[in-house]
Amino acid sequence: MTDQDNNTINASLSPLPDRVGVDGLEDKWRAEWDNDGTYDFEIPRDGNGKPDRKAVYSIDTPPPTVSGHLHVGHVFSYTHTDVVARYERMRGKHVFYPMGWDDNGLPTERRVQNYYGVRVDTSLKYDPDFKPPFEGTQGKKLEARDQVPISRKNFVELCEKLTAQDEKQFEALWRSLGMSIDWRQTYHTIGEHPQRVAQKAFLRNLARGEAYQKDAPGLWDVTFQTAVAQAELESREYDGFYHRVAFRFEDGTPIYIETTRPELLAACGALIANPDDERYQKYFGQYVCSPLFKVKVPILAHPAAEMDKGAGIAMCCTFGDQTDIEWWRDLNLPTRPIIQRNGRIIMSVPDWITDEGGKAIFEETEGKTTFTARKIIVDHLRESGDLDGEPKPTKRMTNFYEKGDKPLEIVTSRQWYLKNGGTDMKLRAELLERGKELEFHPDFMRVRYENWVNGLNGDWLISRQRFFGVPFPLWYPVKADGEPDCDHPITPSEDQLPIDPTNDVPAGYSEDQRDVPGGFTAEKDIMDTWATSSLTPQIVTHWEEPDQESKDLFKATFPMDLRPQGQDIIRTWLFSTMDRAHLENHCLPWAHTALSGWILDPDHKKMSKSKGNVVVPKEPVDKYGADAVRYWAASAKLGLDATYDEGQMKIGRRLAIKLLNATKFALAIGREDDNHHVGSAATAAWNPADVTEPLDRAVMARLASVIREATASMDSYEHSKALEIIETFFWQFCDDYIELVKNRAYGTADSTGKTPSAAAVKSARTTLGLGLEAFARLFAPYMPFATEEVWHWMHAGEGSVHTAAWPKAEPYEAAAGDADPDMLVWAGKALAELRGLKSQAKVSMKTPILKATLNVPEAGKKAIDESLIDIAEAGKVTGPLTVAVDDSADVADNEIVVKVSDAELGEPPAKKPKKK
RNA sequence: GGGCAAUUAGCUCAGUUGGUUAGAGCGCCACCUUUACACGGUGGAUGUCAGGGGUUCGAAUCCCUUAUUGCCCACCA
Repeated sequence: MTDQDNNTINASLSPLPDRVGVDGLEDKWRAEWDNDGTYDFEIPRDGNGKPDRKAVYSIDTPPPTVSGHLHVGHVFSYTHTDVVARYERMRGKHVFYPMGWDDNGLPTERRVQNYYGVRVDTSLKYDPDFKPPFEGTQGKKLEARDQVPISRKNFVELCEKLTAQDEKQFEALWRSLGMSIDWRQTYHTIGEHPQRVAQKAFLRNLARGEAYQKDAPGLWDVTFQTAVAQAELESREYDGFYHRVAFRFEDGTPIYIETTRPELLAACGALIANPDDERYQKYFGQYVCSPLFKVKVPILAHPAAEMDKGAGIAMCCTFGDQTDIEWWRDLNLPTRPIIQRNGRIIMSVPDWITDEGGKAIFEETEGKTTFTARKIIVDHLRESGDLDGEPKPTKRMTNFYEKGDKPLEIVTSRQWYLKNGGTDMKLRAELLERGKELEFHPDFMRVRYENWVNGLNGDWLISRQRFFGVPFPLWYPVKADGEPDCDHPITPSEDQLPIDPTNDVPAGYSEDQRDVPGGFTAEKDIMDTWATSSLTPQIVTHWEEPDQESKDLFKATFPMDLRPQGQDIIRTWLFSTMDRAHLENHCLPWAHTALSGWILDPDHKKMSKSKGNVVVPKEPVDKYGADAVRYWAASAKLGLDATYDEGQMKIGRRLAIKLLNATKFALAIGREDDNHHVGSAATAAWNPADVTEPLDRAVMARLASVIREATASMDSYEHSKALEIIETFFWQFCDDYIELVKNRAYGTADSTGKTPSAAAVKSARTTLGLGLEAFARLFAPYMPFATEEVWHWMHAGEGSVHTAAWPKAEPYEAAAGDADPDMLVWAGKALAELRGLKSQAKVSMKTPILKATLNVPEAGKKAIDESLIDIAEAGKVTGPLTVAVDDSADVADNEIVVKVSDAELGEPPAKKPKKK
């Protein structure tokens, strides 16, 4: 293994190919890495054999939704993470970089249902011999009622079977991109271990009073028939109509309200106006009758009523919106629900409607959707004369479940909640404090976290009335009257986890006591998927697993170093993970979070499946190579959106090819000298002490400063900046330095017949070798394949560049001594001037220059003088090349300018006949 | 309505704590087969730094303001 601290770099050279290329490198090196376990994580131990946390860099990788679709957005953000992982590994860290698959939740549930024609029925027991009715989507889609009901455990088994195929696709992509993941460390969010962690953490929350049940109105999706959490809401524009409807005093005097939901008229409990509203002050405390149903309701005052909205007086129903809940609670209004959990009107006339006509109208709406009921009610209102004018169209923002397509209703139900600072202000303050401790990259993303925490209006609703997911590990005693005793849940012991209460039996009970008075009944709800995902740090680090290896792993990796993730899930994944770690571990789950931007298509539209503008990642990888695609991704800053740009990939591809060619050149020169031709193994020693020529020492000085700057950028998670710094110098190294020293490195006589000294030759070759060796390391996090290829040309049999050390500036600095780092720039400028002469004369670069004078400001005199022989050789100057100080005042002091004068071009060389 | 970003060459983007003539690559134009590279090389042209105002000796950079784009949050009578 190369030791960077020992100044001399010893290289074991291997045969060079005649022609180099980037195609095929991916397969070659991926196979090597797999064989060698290059990215395998081992727990580092200190002198006493204890896990050494400081020697580890641990990453809480986002588990992609496996039933989702691959697109270049995945490539983008995962590349950012991989660059960090590779950098930290080269810095000597043991990088813990596991991979997870998210197969918990609705997308997978639906996919499994359709693929196998099954659905979960929690009343069924596990059948170990179950075979699904069919496999694959070629069969026609079964209606929900035709799907075969199976137990939850059977469903989870099918899910794991199906998602295994999806995972292969993802894994193949990650591998083709060179992700340095330890593939031995993988998890499924629905797998046994994550279930155990989710249930254990919940039981701890329950024991500490952080998890609690509440029977209360809450947002409800009628399609999926489940409660949903604040974090899963999405505001969408929704078409509606304002209906101006008359309530009437006993004498028939109308008072008009405006509503977009006339179908809730029967659920009205009061009319509400603002206490300061002079129009309505005189009516407060009086009663009016609702139209059609003739229900007597009071007119009340509440500050939440807004004077300039609608008519300024609102109909309060059970429940139209969140404000209705507030009024209902504050004013102690009657509870008059008329909407069922499936979104349809209840099936019998409620007892608060006593008017015969009203009963008849209500019966017409029974079992109808809100949409149909609205039409019926509006028709009746029009008929009765209680509708003033025609409904006026309006657009409004309405809350939807992010995966649903019908507006949410408000339904009263018993649900489980987890404290998240939505009700407990002390906890909120603590979580805000955690947000300040966490390092956000980029930093401005922190405000999104703060906005979210400050805007919470309730605790986290974690129960879902679905069937597929991690079950709550709870049962309830069944009382003598057959009702469950929800206030006294029965819990399993931690060593029994994971359990499925619909399949397992609590201690002290037997299966025949299930669902009978005096027995027990299972909690049938499942946990929100985020209740599991919020524990990914605890899952991957084997929190509270009993075996010693797991205990050591936890000590070595938790709290973690990095959470990479999308900016869109700050409110869900990032926040909930912080909440869980704060409650359970009393710390941040990780020290840093890196937020990637979106991928925009070339028209600057966000790429998304629904827009149909998604690029499948395989195409660019096949076309330009993995290093090139990674180059594109890595050149974007964290947190900023990036445009999908194949042009950028072409540049990346060119860069990789350039690295191969330049390295081949540097290695080939030395070898010819030592009679080591292609095909033979050789060694070389690049000793910085051999760098003696001023120009070469200047290159060492530049290299040292590039390493310093790149390292500083990497340490502050600015990988794109580091790349730019490295890349800029690399091109300067190739275009100017290599051209300048080519002849000297060959050791051939110059145009005057003088042969460079052995020391000068050695200096050039050593500089080329040291430079390209350093570039291989510096580019390794970005272009793992091309760098690995060149690395093995110079370090055959010495392991991977990816486990080699990230370069340090000191050895190069020592080689540079007091060299002027700008000398390369001065010499490069001079060379460019000479080349410019030929370019303008439209002659070949081989054309000799018979004589020329270089005019430079005083500041550049020394630099040009000291590199004059190299400049003359590179410019093919065969006659006198003189240097003159140009003190004309039109050049700024700090500007590097070289002008050529008195130049005379020779005859261009005869064109060689084209070789076949 | 509150907030966060972005706006620099035809395109994609850099541009540190304000500093004198604003950069790179792509593309474009011209030229060159040169023993690492034609998957190449050399040279060249290209800007009202979104608009307006201010601070300053000096502003792409700081302040105010307007506009456009994207996103987050709030908004359901």
